[in-house]
Amino acid sequence: MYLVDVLIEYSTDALDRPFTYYSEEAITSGVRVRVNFRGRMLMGYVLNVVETKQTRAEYQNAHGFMIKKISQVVDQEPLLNDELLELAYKLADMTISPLMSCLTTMLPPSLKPNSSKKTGIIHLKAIRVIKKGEAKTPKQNALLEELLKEGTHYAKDYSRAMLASLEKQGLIEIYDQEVRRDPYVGDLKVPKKTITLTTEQQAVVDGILASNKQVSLIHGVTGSGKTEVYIALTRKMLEAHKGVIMLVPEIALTPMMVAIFKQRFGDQVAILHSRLSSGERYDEYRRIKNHEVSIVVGARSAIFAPLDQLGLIIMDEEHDSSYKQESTPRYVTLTIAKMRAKYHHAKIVLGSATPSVESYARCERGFYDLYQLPHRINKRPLPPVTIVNMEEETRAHNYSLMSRLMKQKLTETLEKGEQAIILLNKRGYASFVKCQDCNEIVKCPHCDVTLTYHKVDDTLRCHYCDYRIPMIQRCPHCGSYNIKRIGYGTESIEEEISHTIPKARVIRYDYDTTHRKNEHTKLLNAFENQEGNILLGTQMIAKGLDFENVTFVGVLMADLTLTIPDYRSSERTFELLAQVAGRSGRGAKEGSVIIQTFNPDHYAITCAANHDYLGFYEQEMRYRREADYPPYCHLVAIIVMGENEGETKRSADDLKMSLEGLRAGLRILGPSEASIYRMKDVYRMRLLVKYRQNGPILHQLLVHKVQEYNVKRKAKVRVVCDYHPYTQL
DNA sequence: GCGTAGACCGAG
DNA sequence: TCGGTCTACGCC
Repeated sequence: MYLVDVLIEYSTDALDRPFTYYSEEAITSGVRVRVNFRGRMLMGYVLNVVETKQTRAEYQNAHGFMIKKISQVVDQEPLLNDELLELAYKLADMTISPLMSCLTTMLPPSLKPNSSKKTGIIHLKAIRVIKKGEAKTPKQNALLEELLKEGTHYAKDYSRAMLASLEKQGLIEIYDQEVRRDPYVGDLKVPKKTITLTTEQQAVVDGILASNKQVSLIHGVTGSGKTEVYIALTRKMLEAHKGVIMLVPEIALTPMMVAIFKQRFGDQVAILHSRLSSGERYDEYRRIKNHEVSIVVGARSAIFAPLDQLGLIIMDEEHDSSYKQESTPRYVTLTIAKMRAKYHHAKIVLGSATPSVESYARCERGFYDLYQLPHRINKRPLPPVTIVNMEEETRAHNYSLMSRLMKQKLTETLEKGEQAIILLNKRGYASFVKCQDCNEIVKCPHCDVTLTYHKVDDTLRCHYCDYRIPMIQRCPHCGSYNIKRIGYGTESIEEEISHTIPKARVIRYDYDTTHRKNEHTKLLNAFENQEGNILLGTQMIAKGLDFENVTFVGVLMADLTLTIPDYRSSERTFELLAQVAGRSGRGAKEGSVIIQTFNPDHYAITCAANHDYLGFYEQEMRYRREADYPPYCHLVAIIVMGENEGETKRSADDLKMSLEGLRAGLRILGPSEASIYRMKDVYRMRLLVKYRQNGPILHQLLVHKVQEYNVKRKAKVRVVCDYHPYTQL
């Protein structure tokens, strides 16, 4: 008989341990199996197999529980090799998250051991009322009435026991509803060019190949030809029969890199990212595993690509926040890259026009090699940037969102038949609805946020739990009809531009207009084909776009990101402005940029306007040192969440006491209410811990606390740890 | 994550 | 006292 340790598909702390099953036949570890777990057929992942001479009865006697038989073996071969399995264990430990969540992140969706469902299709438990009868109790009747309302109702939103009772009475039916994702299509034509590297580029390539440092950072301005350096390095690796992982931030915005690599290396390239259909992704994964390709281009999770002769890992736009996964397991891609590079004796190359201050500081301290590419390939200077102080506009009685200069430049640009990009910096800012009489602002009943108005279907929506109601006509508080929409969205700016500038034909590019299938490619093509002359959008348009005819870029509300209470807000603002400024004048004609702000003297804005990375870096490092933030310390955020407000707060206080009890020289901020204190009816308290040494002691305590709260259920709260947090959640 | 035993609660 | 509802427990 074989004893088989199986990890169950549910990734939760309480089930983050193997359960032992038996099998008469030998089973390879690393394959998926089906097992009976409390009467349910679940998918599991085999962690370990041992042969034993004991009979089943003997084993059960010795251990005091029954063991069940493996019902079915799903795979022929192990899903992960030794390197990656080891990595999964380390990842789970590092991020204090269930091992199953790590396996899930590392594998393509169709191989995920956490889905007993069909591949690639997401299911949600939805509710259908099948009989309009009377339920047994008033509470049930109220629920039934609620369920009869327009729209799809999901089981997760209601009490489990109540639904079960209604189902038993035959009044409702709970079924699996398919949620299908949009497949990604977007073949970009890239001009075929034979490239000879400039001396600058060649020097970078030679330097990296000769160096014995694990990590090299290429600091190159936009248009300095970093991509060609990546390609040259990749070619070198192929010659040495080594594999390459080429990471890009968000694949939706960088199909260019994929296209270029495909064009240069053809069949040698596999692509891994979430917009591929699950079938395509599985095929790509298999091609990598079977050694059919040696290059993998993809987003964050492609760092786990099963190449087993890895020679080089490239992270383009290394400063980008999408390299941090903001769901369990909350990992930092560079950390994983370093682990894999160490195993394979591979090199890591980071590239950015605006490197993160952490990376740049590591270069200064000699931990990483630094290479500079200060010149654009086309020899064009970066476009001149004008800062407009919006306070002066207000003083001059211009209350419009656009300054006089902006309007004038925009008009001129369009007159010349050239195009413009307008960036509305509106992260965390949207239009909401307010009663003019009693000042009531309509809020979500489950979350601590205002509802956002959506013009498309005239609704008010919560961005966190997707609660939605039709747009109100009267104030729910005082009944007044004097309701007003507040705040600028891209829609209202579009209206203003169209009214004031007669030549304007605006293409709006934001979440509302692009989230549908292929919509962004369509809009960008329309802009490329001059069907519009202004591209108006949010952060989405700052990255990667390359239009020859764009000679003017305008930024509205540039300082809005500065007000976000996060130590990285200056860095984010600088990055955004520097990136978007680089969109102007990429073709033959000279470009210009206007940045509108209420903070014309802030260094994030002035440095971006002067294309002065170093100036920014130095000021930012001074601030980081004074305020004691990375790279001068490490951070871990601890979030305590629960439905009971008092208990949540008490648990957070207890946690702080335990941390102080360590006497490990930690600096603890909070607990304070998270920036969205209540979300989906759950309260969230947040602790921020700064530390320099004693990381291991701190980690040990956190592991222990997660065990105590999430597994032993010490209180009705859940604890989540986020090392190197990027968001305030 | 989820099925279930048993505690809890309010109407009769 | 009884059924609906909630909650803690433990799964191999």
